[in-house]
Amino acid sequence: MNDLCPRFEKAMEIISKRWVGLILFELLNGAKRFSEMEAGLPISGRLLSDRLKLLEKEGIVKRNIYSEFPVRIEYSLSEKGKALEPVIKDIQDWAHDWITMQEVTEPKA
Amino acid sequence: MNDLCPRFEKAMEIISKRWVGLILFELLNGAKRFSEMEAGLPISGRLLSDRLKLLEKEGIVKRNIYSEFPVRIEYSLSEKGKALEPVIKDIQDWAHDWITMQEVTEPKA
DNA sequence: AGGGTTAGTTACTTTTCGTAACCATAGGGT
DNA sequence: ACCCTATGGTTACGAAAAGTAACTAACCCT
Repeated sequence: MNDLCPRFEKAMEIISKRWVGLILFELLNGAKRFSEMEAGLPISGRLLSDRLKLLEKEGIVKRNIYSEFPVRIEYSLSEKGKALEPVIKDIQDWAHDWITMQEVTEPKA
Repeated sequence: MNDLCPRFEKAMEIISKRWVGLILFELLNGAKRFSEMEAGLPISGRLLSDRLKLLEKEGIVKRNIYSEFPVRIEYSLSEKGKALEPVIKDIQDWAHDWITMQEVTEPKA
C-alpha cells in the first residue's frame, strides 16, 4: 500500500536527513559562514558541504558570495527555509519537556 | 565549539533518524500492528523492526502483546510519543505550503 | 504431521557516513 | 616573481547503516 501524502513524504525526507535539523537551527539565528557552521556543529566539512548543496537545491538555503578579502560566503534561509521555524521550535519544546539529562549523558546501550 | 543544547541535539538525533517521522505519523492515527505498518510505509521489515525497538527504548512507542490466535502485537504512542504531534503537524503544514508536486515527481537529479 | 498466519531475523549487497589529508582561489608581503 | 596565509571547499578510503530477499519461531487448525 503506502498511501502517504507524497508531499509529506518528501518534506520528511528532506528534514529528517541527518544534520539538516541542526543546520536549520543554526541558520534560524541568522546568516552564517561555512567555517562558523563547521565550528558550531558536530559535523565535518564534507557533510556540511553536501547538506548545504542539498538545501540550496531544495530552495531552503541561499548562498551569498562577498568578494572581499578573504572571500566571504554566507548561507542564509529563504522564505521556504524560514517557514520551517515552527518545526524546529516544536522540537526544542519537546526536547525541553521530555528529554532528561540522563538520556543525553548515558552510554548508547 | 559546538555549543548546542544537548537535549535538543538528542531530540534531533531521534526524530531525524530515517523513517522515524513516517512511523510516528502512522501511529498518531492510532495503534497499529507490525504488518499494517509494513504495508503502509515504504520500509522493509528489517528496518521497521529496528526503528520500533529504538523508539521503544526511547520511551516513545509502547509494544502490546495480545495472546490470541494468531498472536497480535500492537504498537502505540506513549505520552512522550503523543507529545510529538505538533512537530509532525508542522511538517505537514510546511509540506502543504512549500512542496510542489513537481518536486515530488521529478527525477532525483 | 503438514500447512497457514503473524512477527519478526539472518545473510548479503549497495549506499551513505566519518575522518583526515589534500586542493583552489585570491590577496599581501618582500 | 615568489611564497605565505585565509577561506571554502574536495578527494580518498575504511566503517557504518540501509535495502532486499529468503528464512525462522510460535501457535493453532485440519
